[in-house]
Amino acid sequence: MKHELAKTYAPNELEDRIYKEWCEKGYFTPDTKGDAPSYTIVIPPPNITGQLHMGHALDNTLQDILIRHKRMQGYCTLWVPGTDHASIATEVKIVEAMRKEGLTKEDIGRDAFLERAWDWKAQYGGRIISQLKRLGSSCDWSRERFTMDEGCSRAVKEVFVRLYDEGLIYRGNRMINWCPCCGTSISDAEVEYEEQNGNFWHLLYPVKETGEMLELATTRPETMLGDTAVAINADDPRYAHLHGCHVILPLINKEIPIVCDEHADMTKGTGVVKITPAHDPNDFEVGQRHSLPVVRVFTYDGHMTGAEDKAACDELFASGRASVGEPEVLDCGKYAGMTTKEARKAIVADLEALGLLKSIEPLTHEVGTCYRCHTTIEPMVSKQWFVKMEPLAKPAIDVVRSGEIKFVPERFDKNYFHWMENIRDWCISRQLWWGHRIPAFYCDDCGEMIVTKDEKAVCPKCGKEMRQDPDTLDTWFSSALWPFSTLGWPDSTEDLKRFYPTSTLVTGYDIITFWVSRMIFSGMAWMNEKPFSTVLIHGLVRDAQGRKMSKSLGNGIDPLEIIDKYGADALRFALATGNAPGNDMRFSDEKIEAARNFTNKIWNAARFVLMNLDIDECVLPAEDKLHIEDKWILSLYNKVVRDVGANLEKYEIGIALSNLYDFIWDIFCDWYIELVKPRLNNPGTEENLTAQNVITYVLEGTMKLLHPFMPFITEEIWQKLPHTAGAHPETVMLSAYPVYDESLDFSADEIHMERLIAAIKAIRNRRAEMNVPPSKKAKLFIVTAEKETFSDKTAVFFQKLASASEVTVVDSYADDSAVQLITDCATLFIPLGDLVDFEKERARLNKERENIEREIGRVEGKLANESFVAKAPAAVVDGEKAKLAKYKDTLAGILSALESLK
RNA sequence: GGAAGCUUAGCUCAGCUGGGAGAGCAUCUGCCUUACAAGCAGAGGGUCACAGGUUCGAUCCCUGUAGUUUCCACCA
Repeated sequence: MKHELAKTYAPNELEDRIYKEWCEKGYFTPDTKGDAPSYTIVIPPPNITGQLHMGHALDNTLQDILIRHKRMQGYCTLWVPGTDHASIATEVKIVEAMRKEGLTKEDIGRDAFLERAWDWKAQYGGRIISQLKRLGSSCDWSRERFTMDEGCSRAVKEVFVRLYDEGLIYRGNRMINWCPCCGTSISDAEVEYEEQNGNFWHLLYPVKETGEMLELATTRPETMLGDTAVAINADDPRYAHLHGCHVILPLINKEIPIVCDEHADMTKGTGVVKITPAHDPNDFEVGQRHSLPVVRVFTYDGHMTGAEDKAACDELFASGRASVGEPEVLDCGKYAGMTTKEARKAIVADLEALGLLKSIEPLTHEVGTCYRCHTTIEPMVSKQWFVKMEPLAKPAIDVVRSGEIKFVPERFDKNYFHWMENIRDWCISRQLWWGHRIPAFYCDDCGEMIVTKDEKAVCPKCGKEMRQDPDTLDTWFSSALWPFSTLGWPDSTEDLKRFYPTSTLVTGYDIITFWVSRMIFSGMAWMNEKPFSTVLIHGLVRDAQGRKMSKSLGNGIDPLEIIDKYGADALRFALATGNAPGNDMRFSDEKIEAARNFTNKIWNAARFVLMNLDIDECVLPAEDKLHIEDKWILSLYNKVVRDVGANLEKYEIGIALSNLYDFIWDIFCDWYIELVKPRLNNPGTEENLTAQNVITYVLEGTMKLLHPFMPFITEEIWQKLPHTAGAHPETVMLSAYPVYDESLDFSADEIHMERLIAAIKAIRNRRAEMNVPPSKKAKLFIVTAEKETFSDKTAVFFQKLASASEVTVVDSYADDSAVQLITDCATLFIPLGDLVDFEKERARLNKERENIEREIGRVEGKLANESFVAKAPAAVVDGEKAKLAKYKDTLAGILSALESLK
């Protein structure tokens, strides 16, 4: 049966049709009945607010390649999809949308806000999922999860309660990063440092006891009202006389102590540091060491505190409900209500007026900003929930150190170790509404607190209904549980038993600390087992100029537009090829066009093959029926099978794909198809049947090999091809991935074919140099010892591919007017009559002689080097010897050609 | 301040455990050869950043230097 395909590849309708069929047939859902080993990937859940960008496209292309490969290898393969509630990102968006309606969170209240959030999720949560489908992702959609669905929420509560019971979660007043814009605390990992221009303000604080002026520098003069000490180094001789003295804090004339602390570095500035425990992480620690009061001067929305704030604080202390470390609040008087920026200006001006501003020194420094909104972070002492990290970090370090979990490429483990080994406690509470609410309850009567998985709680002491903590958990708290919460934990489900630990995690290096490390310690803590074996790290997709794609730059390329225009396979190819694991890549029009051209090339190769087929089933002919070009292509195909497989095992996806690209384009299309055209154009013969079977065998196998990378086009072509005799599945997706087959190793025959190709290339090359048009055919005489290679059977190759009119193998040839070509194992004579310029011909041959003599000299020199012969591996020495013999042969040919031109 | 990556053709990048460097695009030449002009056939183009070292032999391993990118870090 003959098939007709369209002349150019049109991916759009084809992709939708095929994807739909895959879904309907349930191919993405693993068959858990058998006892095949499992291979599992959990998707890095995209944010529900998100739209597919190139980073997702790359990440999911890689995952799909791995999962499809393993599925074809017969593994019980599961790719778990899902989305992340992304608490802060989503909440910010909803608040923004509400602002357009003139509403605030407080206006509508928590319940109404959450309703809106769920509506938002319903409206947009599916968007990114459908976009992932366009890419061809073979996720098991029947197992799709959401970080805030019932199961994941149960897992979160379970972990929180267990951690609390084990004393690994605590609540306390500690220094946290506060984003005044988002109105919430954020973790250390969520702070991004940006270089900013600022100043050192050199201030003078008068010493009470001596009346001298103590000079100190600060980058944040607005915090000075919250100073509760000044620190000097105990060993600093300049200030030895000030031990035990005090300074008078200017502007508010408050007496504060001079303390000795290691934090004061004698080598820096004047060696004097002002201490503001409420608003600086270092100062907080100094304050702890010296039991200094903690005085807060900023409100949580970025203003200076005033009388009301102080009153509220005083009331709290009076009630006896203040917790350990609760900061005091200062009434900043004339500065109260100013923004911190305004206060800085006012305070500096006032100090200057008092003569207490010694100088201003410009400097650039790294300022912490919020990773979501890039507002400058305000370090604040605040009462938050924390996870004690040290006990959790240890097993997580060990499991990577021992090699049980491997990073690919390996170098990223340094990143991981550095972070894990210097880890600090994790602030997990967020002053947000969209997220997992902290399962802690407080009794407003007696101050009792309990932590429970229950929805409601009654005070165990006084029986009153308790109030749940209003805060929610860091988004990453639930993401950390993703590898097992998605499989049903805390229940002991079949999925959990079958698919945990998962196999490979694929993600970008930008997310190792946020997510990968937290999944690892969570897995170790709750499953007593690593969450995955391998972490495949990829880089960022940048624009053509190498810039990060970003909304503000407007340089993002929409993967969906690319799919519309070029097809998903082309996009996948462009993303997966030509880059090594962990490296950033640039995305450009040229790249996607090259990818599109490749899809078209495949399409047309298949079109050509199908046009020439009348077999219904493919049976590989016996060896004695195979022609030299058949053995050659089968042997090279077999090598590609081996190489692609090996590279996939090593996660060298780019190399595996380029193996396939080279084979398909340069070997299969440019040579094999051309070589078998004569046989395919001669139907009804045995050699035609052989050619049909071989070309089908190779193309079918190649489509299987390529399927994980380019699933749509390979499925379409594979469906239309005759298949190998015997039972075969209804989709290439479930066909067996080709494996190396020793019976297809025709290495010896390969060499002969290579010689023919070399001869054809030599002729083309010469003709092109001489500007002989392909339409002008010429006779070809071949002198060779390889009579079997250069035979009647292969003469047709020279006619078709080297513009030969007739081909004659002769023992010797003498014609002064012929062009002579010396190739491996043969000398070719082409009588081109007047077209030959003998002067040029001599010059060319002389140049060739020089080249070959230089090569001979080099190899001879090498072989004359005793230490080379003695120390180099025998194979290398033999190789050089063989080269030398071949060169000498060629040189002899050139010399005799020159002789005949005289 | 610490760490890591990168530096290879005009551009973007590959190059597996050391044995005379490859691709795509671009450039030049010739072809509508009945699968493909999104194509075919040819050509040009590289002191593999620089300097040392190890080795019979280095783009590859080691050290240093320069440029560049990124991550991490409490610099008042």
